[in-house]
Amino acid sequence: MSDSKRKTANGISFASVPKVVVSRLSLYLRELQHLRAESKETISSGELGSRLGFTDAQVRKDLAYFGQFGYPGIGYRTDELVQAIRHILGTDIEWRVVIVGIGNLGRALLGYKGFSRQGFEIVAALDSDKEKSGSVVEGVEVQSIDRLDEIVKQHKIRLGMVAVPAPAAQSVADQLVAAGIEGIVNFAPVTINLPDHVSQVGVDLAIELEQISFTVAKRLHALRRS
Amino acid sequence: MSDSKRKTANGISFASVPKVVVSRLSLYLRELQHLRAESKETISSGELGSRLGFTDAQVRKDLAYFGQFGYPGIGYRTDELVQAIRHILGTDIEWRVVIVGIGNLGRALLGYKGFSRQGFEIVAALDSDKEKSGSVVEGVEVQSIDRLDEIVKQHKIRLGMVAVPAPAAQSVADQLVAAGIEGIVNFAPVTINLPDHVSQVGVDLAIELEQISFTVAKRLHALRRS
DNA sequence: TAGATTGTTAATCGATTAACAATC
DNA sequence: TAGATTGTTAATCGATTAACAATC
Repeated sequence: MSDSKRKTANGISFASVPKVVVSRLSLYLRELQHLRAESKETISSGELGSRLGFTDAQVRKDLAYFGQFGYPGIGYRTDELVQAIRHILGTDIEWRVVIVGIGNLGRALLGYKGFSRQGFEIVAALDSDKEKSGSVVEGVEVQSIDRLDEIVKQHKIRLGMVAVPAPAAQSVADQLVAAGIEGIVNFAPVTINLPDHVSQVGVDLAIELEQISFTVAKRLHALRRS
Repeated sequence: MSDSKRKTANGISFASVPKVVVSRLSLYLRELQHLRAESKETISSGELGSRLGFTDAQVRKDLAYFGQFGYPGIGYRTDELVQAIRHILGTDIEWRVVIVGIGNLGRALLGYKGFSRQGFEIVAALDSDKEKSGSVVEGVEVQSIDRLDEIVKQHKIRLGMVAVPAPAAQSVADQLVAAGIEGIVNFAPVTINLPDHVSQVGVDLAIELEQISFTVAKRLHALRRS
């Protein structure tokens, strides 16, 4: 077994992990945190998987991308696996985040408790509307987007969330990139183009509903045919 | 070619379509709607794909699950393809939606303009906190969750969005199912179990940030090694 | 017509599942 | 020890890409 695959906090191999594996990792982490809250000390791949609708083999295979975390005959120690996955996801350190666009959604994001729980701290709230500057939302002062560069540097912010209207999203994203932001979660319902060295995830609320409506409509079609 | 594969508004075959295809369909639709707004009348699979980071073959293959929509030598007529995909996704009809949980996020969802643009109408807003009953948020009256059953039947609501704290999510989901809801978008950071005949999509805002932090952290690790 | 582009088949690539020796 | 469960390999399954005849 190569050293880079040993079970350690460091030395984790990150080579070419499928995106879908990383998204499951987040689900494992969430479930493990619930388990830990219930004082469950160990869990098997089978039990963890079945709670999330995955097979035991899938759980073990996913974790195997990053090392050895389990104990044959026992399973995984909840606490250890939480720490390990947090390290893999990078959330064992604090990430500072800037939000751009303090409308309905931006305000909800500012107030969302789940971020700090996972190691994300929203340290700046920006909007192009200067009327909003100076107001305080959820303990964070809203400032003009003109100060983006300065603020990103001052607070050493690496991540940004974009919650502006679709027509403004690309321009805001460009400004974030220019300021040195390394990853963006885009809530605007439009595709944005970023250089390769900046990661992005898109969240489109209407699309989430569409995925459901497809499945429900499909069921109705099937019924009609039968 | 079988009749069920002919290019028609009806007669679309829905057999065993991968989930990832349906999610790309939503992206195609969104892009096509932008193109239509720019009065672009036709588009090729290559052009549509490259705007979204997909290959031409992928676009054509995805659409081929549902029928023939293009014109050899020409491409796809924007307007026709918008209509076709809306029909496939089921958003050519209006869906009524209930939101449960009128906190920060629930309020933002109530105010989100993108839903009605895609054919979703939020007709009811429920909360367990009776203090909130009677208040009007974004033109919708907040009511007690006790009235869920009655309201779902009265408005013929098929879809629900859950924006309650994690500990309440499963119970709320159960109540939605009991009331006859057929699909749920779950914003609570917890896995909920539903019967097979009810579809669900989970949206966890912290997980979206985790996916970004993984990629950024990975890049940092790689740099350190080189 | 010549050029462009589709729909579809076959080849390739990648992810999931099954199986089992090793281990607690 | 016997039973449980891991990590990992090989087999299977499914999705993406390449290629091209058909068509406008």
